Amino acid sequence: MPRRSIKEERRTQILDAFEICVARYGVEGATLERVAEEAGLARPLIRHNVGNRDDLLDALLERYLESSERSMQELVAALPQDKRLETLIDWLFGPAMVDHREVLVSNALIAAAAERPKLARAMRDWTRAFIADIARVVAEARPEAEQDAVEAVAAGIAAAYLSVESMAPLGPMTDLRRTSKAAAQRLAGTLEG
Amino acid sequence: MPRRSIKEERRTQILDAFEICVARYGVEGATLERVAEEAGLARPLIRHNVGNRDDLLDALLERYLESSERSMQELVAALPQDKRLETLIDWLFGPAMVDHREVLVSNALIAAAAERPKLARAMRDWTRAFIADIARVVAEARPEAEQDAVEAVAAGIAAAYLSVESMAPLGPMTDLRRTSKAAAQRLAGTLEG
DNA sequence: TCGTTTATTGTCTATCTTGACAATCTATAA
DNA sequence: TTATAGATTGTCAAGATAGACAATAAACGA
Repeated sequence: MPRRSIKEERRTQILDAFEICVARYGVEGATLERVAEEAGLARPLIRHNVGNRDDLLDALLERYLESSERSMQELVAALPQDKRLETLIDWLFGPAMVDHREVLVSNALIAAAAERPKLARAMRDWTRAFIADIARVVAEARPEAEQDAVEAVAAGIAAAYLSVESMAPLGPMTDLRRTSKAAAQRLAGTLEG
Repeated sequence: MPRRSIKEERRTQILDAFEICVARYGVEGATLERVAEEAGLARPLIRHNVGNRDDLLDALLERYLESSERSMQELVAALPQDKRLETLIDWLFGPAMVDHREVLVSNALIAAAAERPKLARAMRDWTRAFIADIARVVAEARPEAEQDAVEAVAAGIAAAYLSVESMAPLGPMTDLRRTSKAAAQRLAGTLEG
């Protein structure tokens, strides 16, 4: 008898819009009004399908953690057989690394974590996992390298990538992208021989 | 006849509070109410001494640009005669690098720059100036190094520093601080010989 | 067709935020 | 002392925001 539910579609539609707003305005600036407009839905539908503000943030966090882990795994899985580390750097600092939203979202979440212990824990884990993923590629590419060296190089590459992506609101900055990529390549080079 | 003006003191007091709120809540989350409470002043005094929201942001930006340029110059000026680059890295990644507020403010300003062209220009310049300051120290320490190499190393060190400081809301993260410092040292090492 | 379940819309209230202005208080110099 | 410029406080209106709920519309199965 019931009408078929489209709650799941609506939910992802709303979370997409919320994610865009968080990336653009920050967690505090992502008002329900803006989210509703971005989603092309009436505001009460947000409440109906997801819940209140806290529910939105919880849902976004959960979805973001899963999706960014998945996309990183896919990225690593798509790496070729040889020159894996070099290719990873090429991809990370490529001109069209996704649409820049991913890192903007993580930045907004990190910034908002100051007053939200749960968020802080989650983003701490997220950061460590991201670096660890890079470290794995580095370790495979340079099997003889020491553990500490691998970790330092991975952290450096991750920092360069995150830093460049954080600047997206400032516009292209292709020079910074180029020099940051060069820095990553230099770091990788320190593990050779 | 007039009563002596304390507008300047009040102004810095208010901008201090605004800066703290921007670091903690982001530009959108730094409401006048929070600023007033943080400053320990009545809200109308903000208007009386600085102006409306936009005036606040303009004033903060101007002050921030000047003060961060000055503090960077002082940092460089305070470097010892030898081991300048190594010391700079020690200081940048030291445990108590100021109070973490500086980079949080710049992050908030960068995030808010998406919809404010003037802000975007200013923060683009700020970023380039920061890297250039580091590049100068690097170039002095490694006079034989190529320009491109110097720029890459400087960008890498800057990225590592900014990245670590951005994580301040997540708590200490001393491991990340250590590995990031090691990455910076590695990068510096690529210019030797 | 009809009833049930869900989607969608409309509306209301409480609170927050901002901007603005009037009124009062206070220090300082004439 | 007194006039004056400025500091401080109080208050209000307009708009934005969030939360909640009732009412309506639409789909689906019996």
